[in-house]
Amino acid sequence: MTMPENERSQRILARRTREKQELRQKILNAATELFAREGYEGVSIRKIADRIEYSPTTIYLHFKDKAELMGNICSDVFGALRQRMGEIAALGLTPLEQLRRSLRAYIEFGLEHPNHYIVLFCLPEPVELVQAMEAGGYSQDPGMACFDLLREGIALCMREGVIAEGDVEFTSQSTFLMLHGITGALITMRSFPWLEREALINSYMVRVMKSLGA
Amino acid sequence: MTMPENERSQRILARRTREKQELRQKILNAATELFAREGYEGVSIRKIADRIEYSPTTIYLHFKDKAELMGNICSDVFGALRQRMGEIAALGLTPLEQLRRSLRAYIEFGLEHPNHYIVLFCLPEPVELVQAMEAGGYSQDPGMACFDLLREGIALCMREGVIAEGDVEFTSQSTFLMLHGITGALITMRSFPWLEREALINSYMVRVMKSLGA
DNA sequence: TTGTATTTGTGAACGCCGTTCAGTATCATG
DNA sequence: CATGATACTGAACGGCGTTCACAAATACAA
Repeated sequence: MTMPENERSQRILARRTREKQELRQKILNAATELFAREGYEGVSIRKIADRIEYSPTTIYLHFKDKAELMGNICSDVFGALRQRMGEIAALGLTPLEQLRRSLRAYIEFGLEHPNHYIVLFCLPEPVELVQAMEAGGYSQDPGMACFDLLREGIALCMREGVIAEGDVEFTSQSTFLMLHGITGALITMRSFPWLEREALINSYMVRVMKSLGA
Repeated sequence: MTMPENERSQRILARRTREKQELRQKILNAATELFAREGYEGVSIRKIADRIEYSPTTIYLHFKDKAELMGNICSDVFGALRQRMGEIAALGLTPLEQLRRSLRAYIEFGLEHPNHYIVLFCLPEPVELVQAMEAGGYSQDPGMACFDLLREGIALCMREGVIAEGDVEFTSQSTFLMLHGITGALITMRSFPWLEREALINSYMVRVMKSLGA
């Protein structure tokens, strides 16, 4: 005898759940790669299955449907954005400078992950999701965490008097809308004869800050 | 004898091309209705065919593919936007007031035609289209005509000194980006807990004008 | 009028897609 | 070894955009 029975059971169970997790991760990795390279349309359950050498059906043992799979991939990206905002906060800048840097980080982050950005913000949300959200589950939403950070930054700047006073929620939402404007358009409207990107973002940022009364 | 031969030929030809046009229009009507109600995904060649009681193949005698069909539907809508902007111009307002009204008209127009707006501005453009545009055919683009109007309005306001001076093209593009921000987001991010729409648009407009130095 | 060429329309098929379901293989355990 | 659970799969369903060979209708020339 080398091991008590119940410990063996536990180990076996542990291995099996670990293996399950590993396969889940393999699916996510394959999907992520396809997704980043070829966008939402470029990901198909069958393509993922081919890549990981499992049957398409297997994927449904780990994800309810394609939308859930995509959701998992995209909310990871939000975590990264939140982290980047955290890094900026850790720099010990003035509230205004921190806000400015955060806004810019949002734009750049979107442009770095265009396919994720499209899925998260540019595609029409399925009606079911809308209803689920209205039924009161914003709090888990990973994107909402980033928005909360933005709102706090704006509230702080108002308290310090470095931007114009006003309703925090209105200001936060309209600021977000402005960020979405340039980020979304530069990603999706690729055939528009935009001016040089960096310069355009710079002048846009100036206007955003100006509209904040900074 | 009732009619010279060559005239008869002409008439017959006229009827046939007319009939062809009529069928084309029937296709467009069916597609438009489906599209407005169920969005891009809701339109399928087969559904259109069912509706007009022709085979799916017939549709390909009138449109190269689904994208071209959609393009036809959407560019009509731009014509309507342009017309609305023309109506505003005919009101004889001050340049600044006219600009303000035009910007608002853009937002409202987008919100009134959400599915068209998504196709035109929110979906990633196929690579082929991007290349075609870069190969030099912006001029025919019906959306570009609207943008030109915006640019003229901004240039006029600058000349009159009612908004801050600056590069006309930069200002025009960033203004358009701001408009797209609120329009696109309100359409696609339906589950976000937005503030009351009218008030949000109002406060957004105030910020846009402020950022123009008005 | 009859044959011919062109236009107009179609059914069947191709190769995709997301998803489901019945069934098989694997495997820890009684 | 038998049992019951778990992991996995092939085949299929109904959809999609699109193509192609073929049929029907039509206009016109001989």
